[in-house]
Amino acid sequence: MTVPPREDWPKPGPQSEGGAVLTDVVLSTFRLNARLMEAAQGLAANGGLTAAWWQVLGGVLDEPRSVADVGRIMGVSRQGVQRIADLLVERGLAEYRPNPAHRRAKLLACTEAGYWAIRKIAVAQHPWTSELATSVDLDDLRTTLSTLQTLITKLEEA
Amino acid sequence: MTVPPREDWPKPGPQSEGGAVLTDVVLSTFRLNARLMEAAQGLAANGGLTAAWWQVLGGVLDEPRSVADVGRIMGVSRQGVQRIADLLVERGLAEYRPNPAHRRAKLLACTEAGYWAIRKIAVAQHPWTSELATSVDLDDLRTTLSTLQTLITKLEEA
DNA sequence: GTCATAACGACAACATGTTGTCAATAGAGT
DNA sequence: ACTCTATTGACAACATGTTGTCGTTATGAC
Repeated sequence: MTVPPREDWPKPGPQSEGGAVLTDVVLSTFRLNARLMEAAQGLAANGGLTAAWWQVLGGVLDEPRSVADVGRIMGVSRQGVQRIADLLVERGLAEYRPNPAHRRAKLLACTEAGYWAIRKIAVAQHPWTSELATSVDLDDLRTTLSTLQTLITKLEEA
Repeated sequence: MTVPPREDWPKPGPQSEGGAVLTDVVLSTFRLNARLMEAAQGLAANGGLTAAWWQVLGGVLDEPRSVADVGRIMGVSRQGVQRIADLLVERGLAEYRPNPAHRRAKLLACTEAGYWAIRKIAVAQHPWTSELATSVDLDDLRTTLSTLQTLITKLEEA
């Protein structure tokens, strides 16, 4: 890599005040995401699942879906979902059902054991969430939710 | 796995209002994190880095640090940092320097080529951040930052 | 009905990050 | 000095997720 002398380096433009605060929001989002994933692992363990299994199983709670459908909903590749789905079926937490609309694309459905696991997680998750919520002001939480959603929309519309 | 009949299933307690909003905040955090990581990949590409390389290199911009130190700062395992660090050194973006305080724990330092790459990323990142910030109210952004930081603190103190 | 296109699952290769184990090293207490 | 403990880097195994390629299957245009 060719590196020009330092005096020729391009200087980044000045950061707007909103940009500066947003940068901190971005870093906080990364950090919070990591902590929440840890917590999700712990909660999911209450149902004998991992966070990834919980997420995939959560995608077929309301109705059976093809693996590719779940991937689209979750925003991850269908191959990633496929691996987890196979593991869930292997452990009896989900099952493949024939798809009347597509011979190869079987439908992934939650079994009774799967619903049982999800229920046990919910029993642990609700107190955890409520307790964490006591540390922040409700109106601030609403503002935060709205702001995060605005940012998501802005990033996804591009 | 033994699954009792449905009528015997434990019911999750009622969710507090704050808990309900917080649940949406959590889901939004996951989603925003994914979008931000995508954006980070694009920005890092401006310097010929990946997001992971950018993160590690960013950990030694101010001063050389051991791999284990960088891991602690970033909250990831030192083995993960080690793999990236070796790649950065292999490509000349960083270098290992002898550590006067520890014979085995060499210090990872950013090279001129590394600073050059980081600078090019910053040139692209500032306009990106400022533009994204225009879509949200500045006070709301401050409230969001404060709320996220409160949640992080609460989760980390445990 | 035929055919081109798109969607799907299967498989492989790879990127990223974690945990576990081990030996080398540093530092603190005795 | 000696020893115990914590830290560190190296190595292996594994979990999660991505991309690419291939053959199969639906679907829509003609």
